[in-house]
Amino acid sequence: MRYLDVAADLRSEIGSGRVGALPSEAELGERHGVSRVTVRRALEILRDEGLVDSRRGSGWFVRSDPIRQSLGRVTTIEAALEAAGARPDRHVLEFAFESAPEAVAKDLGLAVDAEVLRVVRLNLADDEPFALVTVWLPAALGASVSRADVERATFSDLLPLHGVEPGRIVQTIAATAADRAEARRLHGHVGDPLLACRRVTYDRSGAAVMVSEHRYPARSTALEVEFPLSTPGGTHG
Amino acid sequence: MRYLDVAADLRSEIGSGRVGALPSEAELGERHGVSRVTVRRALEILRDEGLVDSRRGSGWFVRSDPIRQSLGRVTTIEAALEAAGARPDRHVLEFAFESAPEAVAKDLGLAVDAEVLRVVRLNLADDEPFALVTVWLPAALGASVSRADVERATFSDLLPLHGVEPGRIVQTIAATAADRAEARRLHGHVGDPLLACRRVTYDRSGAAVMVSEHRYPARSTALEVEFPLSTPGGTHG
DNA sequence: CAGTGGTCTAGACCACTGG
DNA sequence: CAGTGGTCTAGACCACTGG
Repeated sequence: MRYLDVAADLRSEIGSGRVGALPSEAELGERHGVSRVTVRRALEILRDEGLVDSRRGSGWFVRSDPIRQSLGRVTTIEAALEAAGARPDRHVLEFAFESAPEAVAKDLGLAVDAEVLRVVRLNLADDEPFALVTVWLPAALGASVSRADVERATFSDLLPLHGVEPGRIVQTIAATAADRAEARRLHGHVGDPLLACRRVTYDRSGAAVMVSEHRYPARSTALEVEFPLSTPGGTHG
Repeated sequence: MRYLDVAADLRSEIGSGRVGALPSEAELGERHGVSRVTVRRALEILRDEGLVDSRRGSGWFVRSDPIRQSLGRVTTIEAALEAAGARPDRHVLEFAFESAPEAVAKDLGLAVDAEVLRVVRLNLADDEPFALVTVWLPAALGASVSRADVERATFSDLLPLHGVEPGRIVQTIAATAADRAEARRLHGHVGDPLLACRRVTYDRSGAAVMVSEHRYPARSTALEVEFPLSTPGGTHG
């Protein structure tokens, strides 16, 4: 898809530190040998990712905002950090098969004592920790995943390689205070506010394939969620 | 915008109970007197909203597993408390017209010194505070809202009564530590972790009509969000 | 004013579906 | 096979920006 190529090009340019105004749509079209419509399609993808924005009559610009994650895409924290010029890194802190904790077993539809792979990983940007992630996979799926795999790639990149077609994701979001282990690993202090997300990922058939818990220090991130339309009634707003 | 008209038409048809296959893009184009590209643009908006999906070579279909509860989920905090048998209550702590703070003015598309209505409200369940909400409305809209209105009803119930057709909502979610005022009002302690949400509500025409900030003590709540499909690449999962 | 993004059109080619 | 969605093009008109 040409529009994906154009988007990837621009994304990596932005990731390499490009700031300010982008060339006009017309010029981008000439440069990439595509029509203006295709350029726009690419730019709108990047806009959805929060990387660029446009001003009518003026042009397209690289966004300088603090890191945001568009949850319509759940996927961009690392990408956004990368785009902001930060050097991403991952450290696998734990990698072990164990008995599924009750809540995990329930979410994965397994027996309580079923075996699961548990991975704890620290995500860094410029050597600064910004997310502590714990992932549980059913043993059958975890068996084909190596520690090196986990160090190298994201789980959402890994799953498709192991025959899982990712489907919907249900995320629960809360605030917690950092405990001793979290504080140590995130280079913070006990009691620091953390954004705590718990995700259950399903495959296209509707079966749960992964449970993950994410801890973000308050300083480092904000999630952004967009709802197309409000439904009547029942809000506390 | 014609594509918004087409999207609105289809949305209301689906809202009225339409199920199964939609007419082909070509036929929808003829029916609405627009080109196929415009039809697709409308359909892709509805896809983003989780209302429809397509199969290449086959057609577009109304989704039967409604993904729409994403917002329903976020708005059910009070409803869930009620369902759990808790007695809900609201106290209006502040109700005043004032100069818009810079960030609010920007989100509402107002001049920095424009007048806005600022309301601070505490939501309780069984006399226990569970949410501290600050709402800003443009003065023109706020002028028709009384303090009693705000005490009695939610803003999402109020807006339609004042001619606002609610559209999309963009929510930013973060964790913070309670400051002195927040701690006092939420019956907690300074430094307690809070889930901090900032919402911008738009009307159907895309104009921002309300900005709100929500503080939930960690003990009381978690937001649940569902995403229809994960997108490839770039996650930290 | 020239240049820009926002929208829209008519037409094309392709891969795919399903009879 | 005819019909469908996915992608792409060249061209157009408009509102808006900013010198």
